[in-house]
Amino acid sequence: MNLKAPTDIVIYAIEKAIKSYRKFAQKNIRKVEGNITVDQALLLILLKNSPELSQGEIAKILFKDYASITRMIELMVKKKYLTRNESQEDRRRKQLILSNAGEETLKKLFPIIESNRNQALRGLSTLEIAQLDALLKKIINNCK
Amino acid sequence: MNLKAPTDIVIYAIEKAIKSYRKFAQKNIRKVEGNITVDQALLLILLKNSPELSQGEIAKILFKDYASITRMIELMVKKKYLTRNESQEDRRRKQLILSNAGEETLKKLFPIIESNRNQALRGLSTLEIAQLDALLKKIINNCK
DNA sequence: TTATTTTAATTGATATATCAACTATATTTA
DNA sequence: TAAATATAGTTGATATATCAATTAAAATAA
Repeated sequence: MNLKAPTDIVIYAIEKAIKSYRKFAQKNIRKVEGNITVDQALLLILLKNSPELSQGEIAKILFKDYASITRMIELMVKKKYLTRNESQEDRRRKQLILSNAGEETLKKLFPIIESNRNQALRGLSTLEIAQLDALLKKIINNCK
Repeated sequence: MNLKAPTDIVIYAIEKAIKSYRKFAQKNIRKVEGNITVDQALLLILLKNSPELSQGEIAKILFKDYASITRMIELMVKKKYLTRNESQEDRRRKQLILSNAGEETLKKLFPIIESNRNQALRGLSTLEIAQLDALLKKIINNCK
């Protein structure tokens, strides 16, 4: 019966790092846009960069399942960040389009998100970031 | 408008690593104990190691808030892993006690959890794990 | 000792996570 | 082409996350 306490393993540090970052990011986002979550902001960025993404593709990228994405997008449509229409080519798909409000929000959020990322990585060299990335990718691979 | 896509930053890799690990761990846990989550298993381990933990302390360790812990523990009491009594010394506190079923479950889970952790870190040297931990702690500190 | 403030936990409301079942359309196969 | 299968998304049920408000007890201050 000598299993390490959860807090003693590096996996715990991984979890703590991402939760700390998300709290920090959410706090800063709230200062400029009261009612949007980190994931909703990420979704806006994704759509800006790749307007043709399907809900399923978004789900994979954000590590969520279809059901969560459906409801998240419903809310974002209700909050006027997006519109959702049937796709012409494939009527199973929905086309998501950033509204003007969505674009405006994104403009406000850009500097915040950039600053969040920079602050989170403050003091880490390019090499260290690359090492971190490589180690994490090993873990990701091990968990397949 | 040159914000990096969410997938291009190391923070994304952190998130992916922990989510991958959790899915992997959950899948393996389900093989021996159908109806328990990773967090519930962590809570059993915590209580085994430190029987006097309060709900608030557990919440901090597991990165959850009081409300989540209250409901999580309610469920675990209902599922007979735990009992919950008023504490004698401080009647605001609840004393959580592992039931026999909780202990048995823990015994079944020990080897799985250990193997999950080992597999996740397979191929990483002790030094690399220490480096990973140090880098993550920097990020955690930056996000305060 | 009474009043004030803290602390521990619960409850309510709303959003998200997860799993299963389901609908509608598209694609593949026989 | 008809039938079978796969894909995209929705819905329902239940658990968890988050925030705010609340209760009860304990600790502190007046």
